[in-house]
Amino acid sequence: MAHPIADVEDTAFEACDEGRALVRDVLERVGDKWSVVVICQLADTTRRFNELRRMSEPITQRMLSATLRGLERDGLVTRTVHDTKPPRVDYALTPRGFSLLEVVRALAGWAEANAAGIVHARTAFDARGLGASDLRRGPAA
Amino acid sequence: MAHPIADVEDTAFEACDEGRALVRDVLERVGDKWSVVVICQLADTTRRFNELRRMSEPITQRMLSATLRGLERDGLVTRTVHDTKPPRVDYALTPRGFSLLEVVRALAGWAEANAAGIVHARTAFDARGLGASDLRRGPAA
DNA sequence: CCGTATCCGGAACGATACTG
DNA sequence: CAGTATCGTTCCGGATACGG
Repeated sequence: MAHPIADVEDTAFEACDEGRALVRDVLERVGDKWSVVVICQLADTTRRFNELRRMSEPITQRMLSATLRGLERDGLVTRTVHDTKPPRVDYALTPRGFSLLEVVRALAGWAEANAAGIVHARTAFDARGLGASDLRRGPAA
Repeated sequence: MAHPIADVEDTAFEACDEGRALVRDVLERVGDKWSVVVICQLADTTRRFNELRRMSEPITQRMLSATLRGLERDGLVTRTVHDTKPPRVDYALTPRGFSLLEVVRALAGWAEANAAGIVHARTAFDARGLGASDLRRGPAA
């Protein structure tokens, strides 16, 4: 990760241009349907699989499994298997996971603060005539 | 977690449980492939359509159009049409758009800071035997 | 209890061609 | 220059059934 050449007036933001693929990578993690939910459930304490399953309803087994695996792969959660009578597996956030949680909290905070405004803007925009357009099939409904 | 009712112990984070649909909504905006890119390009100044197109390569016309429309719908960017000889349309961030930019910056900063660690964790995880699993098709390849 | 394998619908995205 | 319409593909995510 080396800077190509000095950027004189980067008052703004270099990460936007520089490691776009990199940032997109993280955004996809955060943008998928369940990662953030699971991370939040692990904010306080370590959890077991079906515990997470119940808390994250209506998540499916498949998606929880896949989500946890993705988080584990990125070093955001740890998976520990206890060899007890009925098998027991604990999931917990790693330090990196916690640091991501902080950022996600900021995002969630922004969402809460701006939810009303966004909803209002949407209804206003939708009310303002737009007959029909196949382009709605762009990003986010 | 023994309390049957009452959310007495919300020491942690209510937004995680409370407005999950709401937060997910914002996350989807942020998580789509181009919204963040476009927002970053508008960080400094107002931009025209093909200007954004070039800066955001390899975005397609269709996706840029759809992305901008989504952002406009949510009140994150404004669209101003100038009735000049060759038509000219300017896009710019709204105050709400700027506030989102701030949060996105934090996220991008986190991405930069943890990129190396994540890549390392991934290769390590992938190296650790996992023969084959269709579950990789979970969130985020 | 803790997962994995298989099937499948629909949404997101890209490529291309056309319009004002 | 600034879009829209149409088509095709890829891939996410839900339902279900099975295995350790």
